[in-house]
Amino acid sequence: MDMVENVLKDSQTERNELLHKVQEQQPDDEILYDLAELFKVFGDSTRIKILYAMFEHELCVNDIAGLLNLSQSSVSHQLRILKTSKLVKFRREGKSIYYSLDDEHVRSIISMGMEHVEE
Amino acid sequence: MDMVENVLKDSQTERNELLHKVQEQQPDDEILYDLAELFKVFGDSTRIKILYAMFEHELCVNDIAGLLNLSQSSVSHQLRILKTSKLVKFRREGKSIYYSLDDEHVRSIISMGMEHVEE
DNA sequence: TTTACATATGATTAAATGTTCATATGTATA
DNA sequence: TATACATATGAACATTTAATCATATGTAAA
Repeated sequence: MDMVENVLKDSQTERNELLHKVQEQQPDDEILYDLAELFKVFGDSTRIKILYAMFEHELCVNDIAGLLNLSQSSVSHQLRILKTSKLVKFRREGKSIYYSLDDEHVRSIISMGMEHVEE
Repeated sequence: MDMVENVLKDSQTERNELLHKVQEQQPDDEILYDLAELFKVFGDSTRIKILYAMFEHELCVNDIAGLLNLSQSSVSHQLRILKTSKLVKFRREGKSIYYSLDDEHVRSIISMGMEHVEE
C-alpha cells in the first residue's frame, strides 16, 4: 500500500466515522415522525390563518368563520385538528366556545416561520 | 333604552372593536399562504429526516440515501423541494453534490418544533 | 471517447387531506 | 319543552402529494 492509497484510505475512514456520527445523532424515527406531524398542522393556509387570528385574543368559532370568511364547518374541522395537536385550548361560555393558542411555543414557531418568509 | 340594554350594547361594541383590531392585525393572505407553504415543507417525515441528518454536516445525495435507507430518486426529489424553499444550499465536488442547511432559521425552526414535540 | 458513477427529472400510481353538505349534539331562552 | 343558536361530526368528492420506475443529464476516469 503506497502513500497515496494510505491517504485515500484515511480520508475514507474519516468520512465513514463522520457518517456514523450523523447516524448516531439522528433522533428516533418516531420522534421525527411526530415532528413532521407537528409542522404538517402549521402547513395549511386555513389553519395558519386561524392560528394567526388567535395570536392576541381568544375567539369563538363564529368569530373566526366571520373574520376569515370560512364556513362554520370548515373552521370546526380545522379546530379539531388544532386541538388534537395541542396547539389550541378552549373554554365554553354559554353557547359559544372560545379558542386560544395553547402555549408560547405556538407563538414562537409561527414568529420564527414568519421571519423566514419575510426575508 | 334602559341601563341593562346599554351595558349590553357597550359590551357588544367593545367586542366588535376587538374583532376589528384582529382583522387589521391579520397579515395579508399572500403572506400567510407563504408561511403555510414553508411549514408544509417541514411537514413530511422524509424531508425532516433529511434536514435533521444535515443538522451538523453537509451530506451528498448518496450519503443521505444510505443513512436513511431511502431511494436515490426519492432523496433527489425531496432535495429539489428543499432547494426551492431555500432551506438547503449545495455545492458540487467532483461527481458528488453536497447539501447543507441554508441558514440558522432552518435550525431554529426545527429546534423549536422539537421542543414542542419532546414535551 | 467509451464506461461508470452521481444526481436529476418526468410520468404514473396510491395514499392523504381539505371542503362541502347534511345532520347531530349541546346550550340557552321564550 | 319547544325553538333558536353555536358547534361538532360523518360521508363523499376533488385535489394534492410522495414514492417508484424508467430514463436523462452531468462528471470523472480508463
